[in-house]
Amino acid sequence: MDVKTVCLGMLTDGEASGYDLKKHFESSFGHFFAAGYGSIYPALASLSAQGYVSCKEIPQQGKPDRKVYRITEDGRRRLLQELDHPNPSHKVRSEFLATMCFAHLMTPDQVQTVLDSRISEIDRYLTMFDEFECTCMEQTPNGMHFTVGLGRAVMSAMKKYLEEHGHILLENPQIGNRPATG
Amino acid sequence: MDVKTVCLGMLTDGEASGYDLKKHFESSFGHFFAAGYGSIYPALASLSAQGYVSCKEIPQQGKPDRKVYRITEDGRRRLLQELDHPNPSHKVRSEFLATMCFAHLMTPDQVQTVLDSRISEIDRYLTMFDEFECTCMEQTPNGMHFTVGLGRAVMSAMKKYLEEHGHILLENPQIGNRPATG
DNA sequence: CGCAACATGTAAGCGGTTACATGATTAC
DNA sequence: GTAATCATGTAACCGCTTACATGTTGCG
Repeated sequence: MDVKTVCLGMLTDGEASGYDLKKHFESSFGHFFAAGYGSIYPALASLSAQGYVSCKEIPQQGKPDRKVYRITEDGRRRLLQELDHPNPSHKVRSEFLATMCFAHLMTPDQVQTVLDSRISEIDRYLTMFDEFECTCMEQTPNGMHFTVGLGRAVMSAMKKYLEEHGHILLENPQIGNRPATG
Repeated sequence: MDVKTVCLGMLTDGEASGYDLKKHFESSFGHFFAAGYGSIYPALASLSAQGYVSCKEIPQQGKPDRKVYRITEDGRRRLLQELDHPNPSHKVRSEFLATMCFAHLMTPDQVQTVLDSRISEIDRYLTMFDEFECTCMEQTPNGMHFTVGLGRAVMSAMKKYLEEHGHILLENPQIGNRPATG
């Protein structure tokens, strides 16, 4: 599943422009599927060329024409096919954790800074999740509540772990800045 | 931070071959930083060309020469530089969650299958974490215990959430296979 | 006066994945 | 017999990121 498929899925909720979808990617999808304009616009162009979405151009003053996309019946069928995989992946790529593996080569200050900045990012996400639950509509699909809830559960667990166990990274003497002796 | 840097970091624990590092990537690093031979071997070649690691070739019968890499003082300095970033990223890319966002377009059977397979993958990781704590040595850096512990905390929270809230994805009637009516 | 929001796109580049290529040994 | 383990590598490909390009409206 790629950005194209996710765009197609988002369009089952109603028509939208690339700009609209980007906001969606930032808010509700941000914690598990990032995408920038550089992927979204080409994705929509490709979906359109394949007949999975139709496009309505709305003229505007001073801005480029707003292009509003709507999913077609073909697109709906295609999406259903894409959703029919029993083992969808869930991948993490964490420079943060990779860095923490080598905490014993860093100064306590460096480690503490990294830990603190991770916790603030988690807090930003947690705030976003609360805002989502406040502003979302009654017809918001269960799946969205589910993914936001899961995001909250996972982020809270991570924050708790960082607060309770972060200190083990600061306990032992650092060896990184001393010449090798063995 | 890329595969090259992580390889460099792994080599601070002692010399190793590309094949050895791959096993490391699969076990302790598997849950947050995946890498295959196609990234590891070119990474080691590049590190070697830049003088960050030295290489000792050990002849073998029937197999290619075993190439054992050791980090140099230059490499150690380089690693320390790479570790000196205050905001290392932590990115998730989840086809699983993307799929669950559209659970209302799928049949309950499809959703249940996806949920079950995710839980078994979590169980595989949890088993791996237990094995790590059993087999690891006394001199294993704190950072490794920390990342495995965090992995366990996060995976457990995810599993619990899936078990307690998965049902909300099965509650409402599916609409995906009916023609659009609005 | 400057910044954020609105609005769409292109193109180069990079890093990682996947498939291919080779082949002995050992355990089931 | 056949699968797994040991052992290294190349090359094509793919998709995403980043930087670039353009321009108005409205708010503080």
